[in-house]
Amino acid sequence: MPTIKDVAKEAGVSIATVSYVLNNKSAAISEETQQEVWRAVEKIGYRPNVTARNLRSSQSRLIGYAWHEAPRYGDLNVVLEHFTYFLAQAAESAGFHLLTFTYRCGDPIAAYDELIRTGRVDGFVIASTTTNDARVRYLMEQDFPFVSFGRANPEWDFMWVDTDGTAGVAAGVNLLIQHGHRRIAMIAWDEESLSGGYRANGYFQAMREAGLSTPANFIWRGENSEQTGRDALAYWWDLPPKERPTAISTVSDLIAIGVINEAERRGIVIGRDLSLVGYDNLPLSQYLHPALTTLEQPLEKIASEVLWRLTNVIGKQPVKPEQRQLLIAPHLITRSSVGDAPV
Amino acid sequence: MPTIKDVAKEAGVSIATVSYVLNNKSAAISEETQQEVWRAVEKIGYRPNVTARNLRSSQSRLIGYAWHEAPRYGDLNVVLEHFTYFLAQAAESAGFHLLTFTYRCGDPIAAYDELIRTGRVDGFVIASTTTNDARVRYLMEQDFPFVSFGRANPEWDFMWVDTDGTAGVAAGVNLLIQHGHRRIAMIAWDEESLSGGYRANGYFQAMREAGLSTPANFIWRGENSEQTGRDALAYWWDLPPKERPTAISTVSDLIAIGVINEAERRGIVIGRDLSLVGYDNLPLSQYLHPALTTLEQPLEKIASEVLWRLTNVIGKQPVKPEQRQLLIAPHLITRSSVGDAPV
DNA sequence: TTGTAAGCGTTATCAC
DNA sequence: GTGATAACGCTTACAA
Repeated sequence: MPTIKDVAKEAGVSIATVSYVLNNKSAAISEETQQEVWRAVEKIGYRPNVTARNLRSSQSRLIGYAWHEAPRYGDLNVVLEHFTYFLAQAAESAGFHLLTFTYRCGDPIAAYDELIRTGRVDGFVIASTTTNDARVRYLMEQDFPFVSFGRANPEWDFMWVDTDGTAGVAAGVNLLIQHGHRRIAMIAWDEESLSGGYRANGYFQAMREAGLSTPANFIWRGENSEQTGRDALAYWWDLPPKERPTAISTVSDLIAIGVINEAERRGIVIGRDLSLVGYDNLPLSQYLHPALTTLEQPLEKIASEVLWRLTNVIGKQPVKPEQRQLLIAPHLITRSSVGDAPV
Repeated sequence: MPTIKDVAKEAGVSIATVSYVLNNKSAAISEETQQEVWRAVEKIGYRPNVTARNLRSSQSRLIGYAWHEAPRYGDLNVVLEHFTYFLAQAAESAGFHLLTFTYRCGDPIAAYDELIRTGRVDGFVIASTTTNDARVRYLMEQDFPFVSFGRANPEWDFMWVDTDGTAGVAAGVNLLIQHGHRRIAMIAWDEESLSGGYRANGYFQAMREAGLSTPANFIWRGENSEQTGRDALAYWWDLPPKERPTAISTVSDLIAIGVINEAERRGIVIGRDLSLVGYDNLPLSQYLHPALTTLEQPLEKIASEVLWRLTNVIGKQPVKPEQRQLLIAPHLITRSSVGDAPV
């Protein structure tokens, strides 16, 4: 690979001059010299060596992004996959690249620590945060640049961008209410889940605002699995008809799929006997029978907002306090799983 | 961040000595000195700076991996997502990291070229190859280290690892034959598709070996979509009953899902009236109704085989000619979408 | 307007 | 056994 010296030789100038021209540093290099340098660059096909440039400026132009912990093959990480793609795009627009890594040794912190200490990355983007996320705590402690997709402990002050799960689920529940539903149930994740909590709040909020009651047995909690959806519906349908919900809001499409499958087994027609709202807009959601009404997160927007904040921190540009956190509402996608309430 | 100089100062030795100890170069450093150096390293928490090391050794310890071209949200890239994860793991085990990039400007070659010329990466892994893949051609031309997951033009000699789609589909078709099916149809991709061609071959091969006929109208071709599956089944079911297939083999789960949906619409019971085999083992396949018999690619194995080859090329270790290419058979997963042929 | 040279943090070749 | 020191390719303060 040609170096800056080769360009200097070819153009008959010093390497400093070449560097000035390439980085268009003021130094007011004469027009002729500039032309000459560019000609030489073109001729020998020179591109500055990133490693050398990085060493000199003690940076790496790399952003670390951890793969969600070892996915079992059955796991659905479609949302994060798309987020990652958009993140890679945003990073490149800002002159960075994404370095992906895994938590091989099982210890996330060790992985982050190693990347920091070896100067491998200039910052991190983290996702799938938990309330007292060890990574967030560690990175705050180290005062190392990072931005997260997802909130954590509300008492911690760090930069994040997140989907407004509360607003999203509330929008879904409001749609159900508009369709005349009154007996609406919710399938949520276990209490510990942070994003699950926000989503569940949307249900309570929308119901309260509409003056509808939320009996304790209308809230089903479980892990994020198809089985959870099945279990919930089975429980509700074993109640006397009058006590059953006519609509169900869920925290994920995967759970909604369980509801659909169990409904089919029992001869319940979704969209007529029972209305259903998912969350995530999984690629398959449109192919389900019936197509699932759901909420889609604006992942491209989220990724670019995350990256904008991160590059500012890395570049020591100030970010206004009110811009440190950002909540974006998801988009309601109306399909056929929601119908008018049975009379 | 502490540098090698700090360690040298702390240990009371020269930086050369520290470097020797850290890279355990022969130079026979006395046991005492070694201890002392390690103590100093521990004490100040030193980790060698990757950029400096890379500059010195003119490498980057980074492997470039392009994100599949801009995914529409509906696209199912689960297979590649898992492959990428395993690839990241394999890379780390070999002391590399994955640098992911996108083809923003629309021109893949420009993206590869830039990463090569700036010394950003030591090699590439490419996936989703096509017959006359421009990336393969370009990287061969440049003689830059790369290994692909997927074959290309059979006349080109480059390193690849691929799933044996022919063997996979043949295994599925053989299962159908064992269940007594004789009238077996195939849904394939358009003729241009490379991997689709290999998979379709598996159908023809298994049928021929079993002495079964493959009438032209038993081969349906279309894009990789749910609709293709629907269209195919609709066509076959509009034939007189005697002329319909009793089983269908497909090149993808997505297409199989279309078949399932159309079957349901028509009251056809999959696993009884019609047997079905997918390909990919999408996460949702197990939740489909009925659960889909399908073929799973050994992605972890493929990733580690790809990486082993790539690190050898990068490290200028010889790879035996017979090891340059590797074909691995997928794994047949038997679920309830395959049943005995109707009598 | 341009060139000289220091230095980023390593590794590796020499001396001693 | 260990320590100077010259690279690696670049940016930039300072000199000319």
